[in-house]
Amino acid sequence: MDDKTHFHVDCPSRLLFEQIADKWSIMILTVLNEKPTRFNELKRRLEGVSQKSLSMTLRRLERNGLIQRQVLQTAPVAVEYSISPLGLTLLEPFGALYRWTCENIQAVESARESFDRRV
Amino acid sequence: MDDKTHFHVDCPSRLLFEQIADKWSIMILTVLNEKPTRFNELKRRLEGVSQKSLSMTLRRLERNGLIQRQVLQTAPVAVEYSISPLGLTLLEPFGALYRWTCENIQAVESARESFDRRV
DNA sequence: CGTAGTGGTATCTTATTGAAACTTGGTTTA
DNA sequence: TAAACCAAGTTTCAATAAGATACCACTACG
Repeated sequence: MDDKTHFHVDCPSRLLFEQIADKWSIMILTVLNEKPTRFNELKRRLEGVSQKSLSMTLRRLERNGLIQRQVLQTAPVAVEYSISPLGLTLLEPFGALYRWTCENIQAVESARESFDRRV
Repeated sequence: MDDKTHFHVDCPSRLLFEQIADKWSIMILTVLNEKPTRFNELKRRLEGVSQKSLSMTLRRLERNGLIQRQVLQTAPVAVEYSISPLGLTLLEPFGALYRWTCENIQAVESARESFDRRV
């Protein structure tokens, strides 16, 4: 019997990782933070993303209010995605995590090598 | 032709989300930050985790140098997991992300409701 | 007319996740 | 002394997600 931290199934961290913090989201938000960007330019900027993954991630980001989707009535039709005010606030914690990775990638990799040597 | 941010396949964010930032990791590190904890207590503290997921996540965290695994020669044998110095440094950016979620979970949910009404 | 670019969707295949059962080895219970 | 039990996992199998590929409708360009 203890009153220690207990992570329930409705814990925010579940929402976080199921809906928000995936690898494409962080990259998309970073690109959109520079300027509003269209579907195919996003695709070119995110090496290795499939159209399906990009399309699904964009829809999820839009649904969660982190980006906005706007159809421009040009010919041919263009679709422009931009970061929302809510999305902007997410960039800071994402940035902290991203910087952690850059700073510690070497430490992680050498830990991994020494683990693999031990096993 | 542009010199804008381009996310390559070996971008740190790939390592980050493939190896480090999953939902179980953040919860495990938070628990281990309180005190070293054994396998089954971890399992009890993380509602809904399967033994396999827990076991695999622990091994990955250990391999990446974020936690330490120690076998205690008691009877019966116990295995104690504890956070490493490197793991400690990760708690700060994880915490920032976690706090963002807590603070903005309402905004995300109402965005989602209004999206679902529109569609 | 053929080709390329726009923003996607549909389909099929391969990983990943998760639930549930099983394992190994010691331990208390009856 | 066997029955049952707990620790810390592993194995197996089914469901889900992710990814590659193909396709669609439309427009512009040469």
